[in-house]
Amino acid sequence: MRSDISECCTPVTAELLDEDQARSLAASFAALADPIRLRLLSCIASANADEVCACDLVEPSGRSQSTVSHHMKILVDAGLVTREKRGLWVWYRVAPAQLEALRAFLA
Amino acid sequence: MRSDISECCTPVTAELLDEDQARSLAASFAALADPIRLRLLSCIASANADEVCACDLVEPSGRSQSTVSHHMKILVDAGLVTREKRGLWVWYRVAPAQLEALRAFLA
DNA sequence: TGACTGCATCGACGTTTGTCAATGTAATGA
DNA sequence: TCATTACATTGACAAACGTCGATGCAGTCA
Repeated sequence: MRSDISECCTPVTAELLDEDQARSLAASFAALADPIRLRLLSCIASANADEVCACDLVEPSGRSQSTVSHHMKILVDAGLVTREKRGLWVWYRVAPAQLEALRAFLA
Repeated sequence: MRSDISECCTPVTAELLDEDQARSLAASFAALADPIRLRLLSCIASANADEVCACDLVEPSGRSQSTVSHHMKILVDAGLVTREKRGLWVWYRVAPAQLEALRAFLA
């Protein structure tokens, strides 16, 4: 850190983001840090129904069933998507609250 | 994929995010997927001046100078922050346009 | 010119991530 | 009960990432 303030910058009085908040936000952003997951999310978000069956996510994503399942778990764990099992099938919906929380941070 | 539509879901007519768009967005989100980078960004964003000297980012982040430099490069490369060298010092500012682009995707 | 300073780059390392095939596990229906 | 189906979990592997100390490189000043 500089020793002579007049030569460099005024002191930073800004608060650093709290460490726990930073960890939590970073985890959510990490869930969005993969192209496949973004495509899966956008697919659910823009479906004409407001939910999408897991079986319809595999083929268009171009990944194996186990890989898609893995990515969906990451999205669900991050709170960006909700999961509901009905019979043999699993249905996903976007979770607007968490998306809004991320939007708020970027503002 | 199910064979009997009536038993599962209506066909997904939604568009998948374009592959290049997905890659580009994912790269930006990846820059936000680390707690240290979020704290660095928030420090710059909330400074009372609208720019922050690199020398003032090292100590509060709790990381080595080389690590902070590495993270700042990632933020700059992602277009989230701009870098300006004046004399011996480097000054960073947030780049609102890219933040807004990410907000738009989350809407 | 030469010493010093602020930041970037390099090299090495342990950890995390994305991927798939194979296998496990509920739910269904004959 | 048993076979089948839809999805999750496991195990393995290569690639990417975060970290630091050491070093390089401009810019400053005497």
